[in-house]
Amino acid sequence: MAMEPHLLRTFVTVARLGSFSAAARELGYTQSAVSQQIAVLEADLGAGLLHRRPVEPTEAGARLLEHAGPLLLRTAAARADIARLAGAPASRLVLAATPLAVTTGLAAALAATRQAHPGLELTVRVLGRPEVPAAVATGEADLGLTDGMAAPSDPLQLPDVGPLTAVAVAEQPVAVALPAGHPLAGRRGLDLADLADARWLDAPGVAVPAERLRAATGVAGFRPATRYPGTDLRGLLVLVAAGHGLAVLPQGVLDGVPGVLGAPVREPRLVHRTELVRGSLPEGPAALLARLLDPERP
Amino acid sequence: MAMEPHLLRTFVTVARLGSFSAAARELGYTQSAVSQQIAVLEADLGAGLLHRRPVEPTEAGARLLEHAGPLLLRTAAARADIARLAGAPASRLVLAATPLAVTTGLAAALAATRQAHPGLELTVRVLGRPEVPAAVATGEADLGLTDGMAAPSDPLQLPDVGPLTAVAVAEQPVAVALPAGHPLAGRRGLDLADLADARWLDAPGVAVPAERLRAATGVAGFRPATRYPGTDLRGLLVLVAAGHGLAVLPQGVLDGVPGVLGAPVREPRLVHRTELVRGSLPEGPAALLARLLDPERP
DNA sequence: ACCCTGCCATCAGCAATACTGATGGCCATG
DNA sequence: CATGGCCATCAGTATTGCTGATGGCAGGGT
Repeated sequence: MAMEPHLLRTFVTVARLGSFSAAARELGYTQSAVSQQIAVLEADLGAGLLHRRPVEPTEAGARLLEHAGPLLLRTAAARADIARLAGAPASRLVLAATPLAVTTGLAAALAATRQAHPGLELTVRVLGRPEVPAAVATGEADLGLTDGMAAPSDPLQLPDVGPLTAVAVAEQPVAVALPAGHPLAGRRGLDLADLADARWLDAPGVAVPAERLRAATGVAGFRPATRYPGTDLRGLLVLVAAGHGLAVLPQGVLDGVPGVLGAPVREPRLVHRTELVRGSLPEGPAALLARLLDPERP
Repeated sequence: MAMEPHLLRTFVTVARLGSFSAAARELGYTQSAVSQQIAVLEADLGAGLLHRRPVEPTEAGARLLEHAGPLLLRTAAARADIARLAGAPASRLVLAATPLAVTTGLAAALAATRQAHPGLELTVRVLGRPEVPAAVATGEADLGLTDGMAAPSDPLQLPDVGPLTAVAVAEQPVAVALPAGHPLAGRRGLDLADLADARWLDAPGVAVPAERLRAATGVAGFRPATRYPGTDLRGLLVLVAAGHGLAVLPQGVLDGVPGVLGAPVREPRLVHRTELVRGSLPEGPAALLARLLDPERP
């Protein structure tokens, strides 16, 4: 009677669907069972978790929801971690990667892996930044590649879903993407703080989010004129070229893009790094790929 | 039948005590129950978790142990988070703090809090760095103060035990603690990388751990001559004065210590920061104290 | 070499739990 | 006002999770 995972699972399902009966259908219970499970959870925690009619979380319920997701994720990660010890198929390789982590270097490493393991069933899943470590932790992916900005010596901050290890596989300088006619275009060595009042595109999926820029420069501003929630880089660059705003991106992706020029950032000192994420002991093709990507391969 | 918290709890207890019967005693079960619980867990995960005779974790068990602790911690945090919504005693205040976070500024703020809330039952618990956020998350403490080194604009990295918010309350420059006669004593603006081959004291409890120095400078070395696992600062400084090695500490704690001089660090750019950690909504005396400590108090 | 003691696994029996299916009250809708 | 969808509740049953008893196994003392 203490926060068992299956109770949490039905709770989050009910909260998500806004309905006891729908949750029951999805989970393969009767409506009665779901009602009782929620009642047990509420009795155990001594607080109402859901308003009824309409069904939506109470304050306590909202608080529980914040915990339930990570808790269930980590539970799945634990299970997956142990399952990995038992069976190793070795002919299947799933790689989870953020959009900017898919590079020609990766492609080359994948080619070499495929050559060494003919008949390999290879999957590359492009996911958002938070999903990549989760996929590796739960065993949905054998390896992950994330990217992000950080101070030159600091590691990227991974959400803590379990014992994952990360190693840097590539770094490149960071630049502000500017439309071709912009007065700063071609300038070398910008200080981001000077651009706090410029017009910005906030594209947390691919570029540096505005909030991060504020934190790194210690300056307010960077108010986004346009939000761009997706991960499609090409579309973002079209908007930049059209003058909808600026974005901070790794230098490399700006080369040769029509209508867009990059101005390297000098201050604050940031680099764009892509890191390889692995669960404790990769085997077979995953181990090979990890070694190929690691710049300090032994 | 899926990793219920009470099964995890008995598992970690058995692993810790190395005995089924002892765990049963501690948890108030019969030995039979503990045996069955472990059997259920092993059947569910499809892997042996413990060797018997002597009782110690298998490889799978070790893996599970890595997850079980955080999982149970977060479960407790969720429960505490919700409990906090219900009852607010308002006459009790528990503050958890790392050793270096206990400063005169804190003492002043505590005095003011006490004045505003006469009859306040105040507890200050000095804990290690990982324990402070855990104590706040589980509700054992109402507020926390942690300290650590970071790049000037980066937040400290808290272990992810739930939705906690942290704000910087103080920053001070960082210095290398040197024995009085040391050739570098009195020097201003050291580059830590130049000291990679010096003799170091590794005191992760109070000073910057060697590993962190390697990461920040990007240089190998900093091999610790002496390990100093505790948190007693005075003892550490005695060792520094006697020439047992150097340590990187916040400038302030070195002033007026006999036999020890501090040389400010110029590179890498690090600051010592203490941060206030709170669960979502402090009330009563905790709210007041939080406001008093926050440099940007409204 | 022996028994003894402490350990864990197993079994049977019982109590508590967690489901299903039926029913009833409530609200929104037509 | 009737109706349909929703959630709560209830009774009945299957399952689970415990206790207490028993048995096998290993290590230590005599």
